[in-house]
Amino acid sequence: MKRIMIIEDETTLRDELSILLKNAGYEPVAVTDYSNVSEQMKSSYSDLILLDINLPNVNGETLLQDFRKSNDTPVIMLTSRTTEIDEVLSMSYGADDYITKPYNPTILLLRISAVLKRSAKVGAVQKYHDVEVSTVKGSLTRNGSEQILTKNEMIIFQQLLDRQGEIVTRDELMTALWDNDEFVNDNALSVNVSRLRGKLAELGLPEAIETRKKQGYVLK
Amino acid sequence: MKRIMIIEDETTLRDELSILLKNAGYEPVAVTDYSNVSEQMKSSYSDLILLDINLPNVNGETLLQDFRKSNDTPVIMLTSRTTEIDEVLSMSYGADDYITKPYNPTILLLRISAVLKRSAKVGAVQKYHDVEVSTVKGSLTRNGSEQILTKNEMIIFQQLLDRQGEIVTRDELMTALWDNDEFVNDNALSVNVSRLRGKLAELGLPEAIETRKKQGYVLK
DNA sequence: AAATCAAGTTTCAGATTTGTAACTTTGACG
DNA sequence: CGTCAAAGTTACAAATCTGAAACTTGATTT
Repeated sequence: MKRIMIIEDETTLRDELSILLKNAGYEPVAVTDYSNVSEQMKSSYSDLILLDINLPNVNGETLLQDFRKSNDTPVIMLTSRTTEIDEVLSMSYGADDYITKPYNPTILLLRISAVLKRSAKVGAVQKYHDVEVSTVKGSLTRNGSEQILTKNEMIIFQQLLDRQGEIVTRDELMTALWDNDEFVNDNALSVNVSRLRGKLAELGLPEAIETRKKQGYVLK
Repeated sequence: MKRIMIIEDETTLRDELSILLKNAGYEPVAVTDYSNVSEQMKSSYSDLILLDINLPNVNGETLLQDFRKSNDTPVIMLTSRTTEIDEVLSMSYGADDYITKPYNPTILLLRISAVLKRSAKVGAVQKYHDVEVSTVKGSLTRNGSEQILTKNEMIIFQQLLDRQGEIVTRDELMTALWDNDEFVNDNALSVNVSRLRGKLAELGLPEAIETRKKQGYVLK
């Protein structure tokens, strides 16, 4: 489930957002104490942040710019006046999208889903729980210890991660791994999954990949 | 410079858009012949497409759905209808965003920049000109021919692609490739760049990586 | 023009990755 | 339980990847 942090000072609006997001299957986390927003943004993990540009005693632009120095979490800006759009445009703020208030709930959900879909594929640093996934380097890092995945292992892990919690069939994995014309021993997949499991176990996650006999695999 | 294709039948509006985009630093490409829009969308490369949903004799939604089967280029719909349902529908047809006419130039530019930023992050299928870059598989594909990059080659290419047009120093590449503590022959980088160049040459891009003596490399 | 130096290329041996084969384990179903 | 097919594991050889070394190229400096 995707966790979405809400940074919005109008209580009514904040509660509305929370309910809307919860109903849409997200896990909303509302920030209520604005004295240390910056710390809260940096310290607690979320998949996306909804950030009101007009917070009391806080400059949303500076806040975001500062946050961006250390974090790639996608941010959608909430702006209330049309005139603000010019400010937003003129600065290199680092937001991934913006919504003008008052917003249409359907549109907001669509934008959230669009931003999440895109950022899920970021090559630089993806996350699986507390594991950092670098597709380019082909590495998994957890608590400072690192495992280097081979190309095949990375392809399998990526497929499972893209559809975390869902069953991915062996056929789908085979298609992702090998061209249709090149014949491969059906067992080769088992071998590669086994190797991937070995490396996940080294990171303290021996049960991350679950087998569903006759169906496929699930990344928990 | 980002190339934006404009598909809009009202001449005045089209010209206005061209000028607006050019002034904002984009390269506008206006489609004027509507008899084969679909082919033009598919055949000529652009970073983003502005598509009028109401073209004479063409159903914009069908056009988009068809286009999406083979292409991930972001599309912003231009629509004159204002009911919410239409907006929602156009996004579910595969559009990345929509704008209702008459549109505010500032808003339009903002949306373009947001969509481009989002799509620039896609890790699964990045683009270098007309080359498809798959980080996970470590492959480059151009005109149907594919080259498999090794991990090192991919890291170098990714670094250069991230900062396309800028000079990336040899030191920066070395840092991305090897941990500081492990000693590697300085020449190893030259070898890896050479190998990467060889593969790019196989794809018909022998000059893609330029050497700047004493400074670094630039991906053109 | 010669000297110098950064970068490119080729070759080679060690390391890693990979699919296959043979064998073991698991769990569903009678 | 016992059977049996599906999935897991291990060992191994072939293919690929990789850095070092030796040598070449090309540009800049003297």
